[in-house]
Amino acid sequence: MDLTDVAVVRWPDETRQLEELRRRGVPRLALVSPHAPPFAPVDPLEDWVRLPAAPADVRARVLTLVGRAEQDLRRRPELSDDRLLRYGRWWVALAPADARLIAPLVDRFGTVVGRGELAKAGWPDGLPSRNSLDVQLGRLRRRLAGSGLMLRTVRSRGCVLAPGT
Amino acid sequence: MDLTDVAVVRWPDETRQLEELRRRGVPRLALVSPHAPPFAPVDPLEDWVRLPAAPADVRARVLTLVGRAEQDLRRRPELSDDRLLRYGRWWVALAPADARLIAPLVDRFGTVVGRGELAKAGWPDGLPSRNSLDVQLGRLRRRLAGSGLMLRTVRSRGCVLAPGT
DNA sequence: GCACCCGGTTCACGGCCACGAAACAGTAGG
DNA sequence: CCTACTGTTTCGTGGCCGTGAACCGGGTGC
Repeated sequence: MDLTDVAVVRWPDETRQLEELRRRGVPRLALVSPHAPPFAPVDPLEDWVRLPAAPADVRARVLTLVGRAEQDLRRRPELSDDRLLRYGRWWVALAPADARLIAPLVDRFGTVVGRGELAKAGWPDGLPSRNSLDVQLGRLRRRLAGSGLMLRTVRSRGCVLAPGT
Repeated sequence: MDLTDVAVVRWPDETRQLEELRRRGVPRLALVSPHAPPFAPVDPLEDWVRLPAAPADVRARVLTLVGRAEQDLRRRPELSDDRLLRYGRWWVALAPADARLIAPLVDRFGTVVGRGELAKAGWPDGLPSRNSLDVQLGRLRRRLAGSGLMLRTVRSRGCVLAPGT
């Protein structure tokens, strides 16, 4: 699926689906029933249109959302030397180990970074224990929860930091 | 004029006014003529609605824009000479020590300020006691409760003043 | 089919230390 | 005199991070 797809839901009929989409950060357009109360978007990746609506108008709103979503996708995380990791308007303060570990992942955002390199970045003098890298990666993953960033592993290859939930 | 006003223009009739508003960064809603082609907003502070539209719908879109504009307004806090700290609509009068302490944090809003620098700002002649800085930071934190500002610590680095609850 | 291992994930524990909260006291200003 | 401000101490807590162990799914060899 294209990452810049926009979901279209009827409202208030499909409120459940809408909430799921919000949770996942998918751009979404609500088609609001003729007699329903006005809609209240929760973020700029959400829009609405009152039915009945011309197909061209719906299309225009979808395109607007696609544009915003693509701008969002072009975003890259940034790690400052005082250990602040920013991504869009989201940010965290990282622990020293997490900061060292994530540096190469931010550096090569969206591409795979090998475990060897990660180990080297996190512990220049060698790993203190067999699985300390994995444990630390798990902790880092938890830190990124809700950021719009995802740290996924590519089995026997390494890890990749990418947009996603 | 209220800083959070939203301009409403007819489109395409009032294209000139619209461009002026864009230039000035004023949040704006376009009322699009029944037979005009769909509108294409240039930024999230711009929205449109097809005429004829229910007043409630227009109102809802204006409110959405007001909300976004207010979020924008809270771009950064300001500290005046008379020790008034403002952030959006919210404000407090700070004690002298709090004002000295927060000055560098306001100055470098959203970035980390080291403990050394904070100490220097609050007590130019040196810290009176080991953890007076921590205590004063705690007091400052309490003062910021409910402001929409958050004073967070970056362990072993310093503090950062940022939006958030 | 089965046992086994490999790569990875998760949990819980413990020591260390930076930081945070509360409480109290002295002081200055109205 | 009362109140807000600020210095000082003490104690608690929570973040950080190494460590061991259980767990799990997917291969691989037998």
